[in-house]
Amino acid sequence: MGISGYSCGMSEARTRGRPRTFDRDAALATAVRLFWERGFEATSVGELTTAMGIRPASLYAAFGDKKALFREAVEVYGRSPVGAFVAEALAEEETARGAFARILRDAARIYADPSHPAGCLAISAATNVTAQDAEVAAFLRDVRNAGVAAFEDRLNRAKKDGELPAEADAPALASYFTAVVQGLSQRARDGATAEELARVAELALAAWPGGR
Amino acid sequence: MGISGYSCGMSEARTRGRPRTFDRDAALATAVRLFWERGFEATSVGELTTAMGIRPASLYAAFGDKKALFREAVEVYGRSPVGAFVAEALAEEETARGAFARILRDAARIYADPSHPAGCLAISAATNVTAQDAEVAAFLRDVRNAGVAAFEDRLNRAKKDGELPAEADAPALASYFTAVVQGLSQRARDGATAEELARVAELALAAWPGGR
DNA sequence: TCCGTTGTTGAGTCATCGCTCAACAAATGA
DNA sequence: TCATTTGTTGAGCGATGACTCAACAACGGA
Repeated sequence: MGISGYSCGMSEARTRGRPRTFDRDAALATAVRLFWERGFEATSVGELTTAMGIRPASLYAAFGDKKALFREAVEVYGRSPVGAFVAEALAEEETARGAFARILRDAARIYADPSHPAGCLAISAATNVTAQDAEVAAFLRDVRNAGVAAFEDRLNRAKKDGELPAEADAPALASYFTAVVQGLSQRARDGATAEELARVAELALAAWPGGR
Repeated sequence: MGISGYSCGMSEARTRGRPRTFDRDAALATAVRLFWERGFEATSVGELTTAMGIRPASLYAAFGDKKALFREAVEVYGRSPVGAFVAEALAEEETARGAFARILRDAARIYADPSHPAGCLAISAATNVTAQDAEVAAFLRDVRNAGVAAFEDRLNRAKKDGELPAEADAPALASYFTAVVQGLSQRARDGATAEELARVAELALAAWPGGR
């Protein structure tokens, strides 16, 4: 897959000049994994180029700079199954309750899946940054807060549909489910198993208006 | 100086040689604030010495190295009201339910208090670190996981006391409340207000066995 | 065939990182 | 008074950070 028409399966405009000697998408996947594991600043360009098997100048020619590469990595992650499960649940589930139940259960399973780094890249990859990378942290913060807004929209729709009572506190519920999802990510990074997180998800669902 | 018996209030053994020209506790408080704000690696020794008003060699003479300073900062933070509220609630509240309700409400209020950095230092100060600082991340991870164990102990006591039914899932509840507290910290760092987090805390309490 | 374009290569830029050292300054004990 | 001890100072160490540049290599178009 690609961002908006890069060298992805469906290729791109014919290029002149020397063709790239490495797979741009594979390199991007490598970047996703490293940023996911260690975070933005703790992953050096040297580690990235070594893992990609290329030289620094090739990375800069292909991606711009480290921040641009990170932004692309976040977008790729967000379109991967692991990064898109929240949006998919919100879009596909008929009821809000079903959507949030699925989100929590998926988060428990996915965040602790040992086949990839624990937790969520968007939650944990830019929490500790220097002043010069504040924009990167702000970028991910905006992504997270957009998630809160999406939760709130879904909850308000549920109120309009009558699924939730009129007195339900949509902003608080949106913030609550966000906090739980972020907490699941942290717990996964701290070593919690999928089984443990699955039980946490069930407990968290008790906050749904009307109870368990 | 000493690692066990700092120059806190109750002073320390009489020193020979030239006396320190700066307040060690005040310097430590500065370190707490900077590490709390930016995290371990994103806070440079240069920033620390500038904020403390001292030269690097003075910092190293007084604290050892950057990691040792961080460990001391974490201990000081943990003894401050802001860092000790969890332990205090567990120790002082008669019922487990009262303890966890107080923990969540305190977390909501304290993590979003604008008079200091948002969230919890132990939760957010060493999430993105390079391989060479892995021990620092492990140190805070152990602190957090010790918190989970403390939660579980309190919940098991509640089961023995009959406050919780025998079939209550203490490990899952401990992990759940940990996740919520960590989520509150993250939400606070992302800009959530104390009012918003207070409503989140009330929602989270609905998971208590027996419901709301 | 030769040109223009693009990518790779290896060396190297400059800034900052954590940290240290020799010289000097200020205290105590003899 | 003077030796000892401890802290401060200013300069600077080696390593690593992100990033760049000139030279070379591989392609398409004319």
